[in-house]
Formats: sequence, C-alpha cells, structure tokens
Amino acid sequence: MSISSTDAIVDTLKAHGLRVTPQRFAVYANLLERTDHPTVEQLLSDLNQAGPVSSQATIYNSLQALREVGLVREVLLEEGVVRYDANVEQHHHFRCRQCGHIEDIPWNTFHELVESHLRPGLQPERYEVTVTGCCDRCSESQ
Amino acid sequence: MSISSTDAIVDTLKAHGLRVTPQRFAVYANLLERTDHPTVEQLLSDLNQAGPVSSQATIYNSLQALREVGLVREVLLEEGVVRYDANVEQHHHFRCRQCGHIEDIPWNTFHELVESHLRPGLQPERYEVTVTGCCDRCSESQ
DNA sequence: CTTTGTGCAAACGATTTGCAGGATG
DNA sequence: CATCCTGCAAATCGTTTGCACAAAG
Repeated sequence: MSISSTDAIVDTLKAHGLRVTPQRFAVYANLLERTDHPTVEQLLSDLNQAGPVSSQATIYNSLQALREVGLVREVLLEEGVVRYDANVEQHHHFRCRQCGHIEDIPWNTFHELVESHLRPGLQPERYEVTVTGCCDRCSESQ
Repeated sequence: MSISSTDAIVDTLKAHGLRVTPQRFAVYANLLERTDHPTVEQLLSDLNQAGPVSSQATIYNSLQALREVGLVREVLLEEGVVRYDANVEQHHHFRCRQCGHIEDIPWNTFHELVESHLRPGLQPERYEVTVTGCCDRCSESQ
C-alpha cells in the first residue's frame, strides 16, 4: 500500500512531465498517512513541525499539481473550509457535528442506491453522500 | 405555497427580534422563486436589475440574518462557489457537469438507505447526496 | 544552460466589519 | 428618540501570482 502509493506519485508526476520535488512528495505523503483530510493550514504546520519543508505558496502549488494529475482531490464538507484528500477513489464522508472528526465511508456502502433511485434522464457519473451526526466518542460523552 | 413562504419570513424574523426590511424580503423572495440556488453575485445582479434594491454588503448581512433564523442555508456543490437555498428541508442535489444545471432531489429518494447502511456507532442526523453527471439536455446534445 | 520549481511578497477576490446616515418602532 | 439596518469604504482572510534565485535534467 505505502509502496504502491509512493510509486503512484513518482510515476504519475513523471508521466505528466512534472518533477517529483521534496515539497510535492511531502504534501502527498502527509495526505496519505492521515485519515482526516487536512486543510492547507494543517498541512503547513504539520509539514514544518520539525524544520522548514515547504512554504505556504508551494503547498498551494503542490496541491494544484497533485490535483491536476489526479492524485489528490478537494473535499467540501463544511462551509468555508477546503480539505484535501489523497484517496481519489469514490467514497463518502461522515463528519461529527461535535468534534469535527471525519471518517470515510466506503463507496459500496451506498453503491446500489443511486443508480436505482435517480429520476430517468439524469446520468450519474459520480456521487458523494455527506453524513453529519455524532460519532461514537461524542455520543458516549454526553 | 407563496403565501405560507412569505408568512415564514415575517413570522420567523419577528420571532427572533429582527426587522423585515425590503432588502431581507427581496433576498428571501428571490431565493424562493428560483430553483437554482444562486450565488451572492447572481443575487446582486438579479435584485438590482430594475433599479437599486440592495448593496452587496447588505445581501451578505441579509443572508446571514436569514441563515441565523433558519430560513436559508448554504449549499456547497462546487469548489470555491457558495450558493444559497431557501429550501431548508432535507434534500439532495444533482449537478450537471456540463451546463452547471442544478436540481433538487427529494429527500425520500434515498431516505431508507442511510439509516440502514451506516456502520454501528455513527448516529446520522443529516445527510446529503451530491450527484454529478449529465442532465437530459446535455446528454441529448452530445 | 534551459526548464521547472521554490519562496517571498505583493495582488487578488470573496466576505466581513466600522461607521455615519436613514428608516423603523 | 432609541434601536436597528443600510451602504459605502476599509479591513480581513484564504488563495493566487510575479519574480528572482535555486535545483534538476
């Protein structure tokens, strides 16, 4: 998984004539090892925790490059917050209203329903279910 | 429908100690009569089409007031685009990748599935299915 | 040595805010 | 006449861009 993922960035960037820079690699690796779809701000502080790795502008540039080659996508779950995700496979999201915890919901969880429930005429190509509610921990602590 | 809807703004704003100003009313009425969840920019040009009705700042203020009292909600379908919707009932969205056409999908279309398919522990309170694809017109003209 | 990328700082666009004047209760 | 709201203009925040220097092919 980690091998094929780092392969992915090298192969894919090269295939698009883009270089595999330390900054791009660091951004992608960080997205891969996190499950919480961080914001640019979170990426910035996380990457530069132990010494300077990348500037803010370069993180934006890197994310743009990674998105253009299809390694990364944006995730819109909250108003005014843009998150980034190295899982470009179709999947859905659960977001805890209390703690903000975000977790992925596998695509096949809702797989069968969209095709069968949409009105005729609309041709679905992609869909995402965004569920908001309470996660286990927050339900318990109430 | 239109009677109960305009009642809604008068009653709801007053119940929250807010005034029903021409600008707030115009914003809400415009959202009600549209089905396409406009952006602030679209609201601004639409409202001021035939003479000045509201400034940009006041549209933002009005939308904030209307959101606070629960008459309006934001809709996030595209990156970097914030839309507003006077339909605060739960519902889903279809967005045409080609022409940008947006249409509502009734909530009961997917009603039965979220409750039954989520993993135990997560307590759903609200969910939205965002479908992207091709609408009738765009499929035909291809 | 040519091309591509970084990082700073300035620019930008969408949204928010401060404030003086206007409308409302 | 006290309160709330509008509208302008300035401020703010996230993101993008221009440009000089650095790194990679």
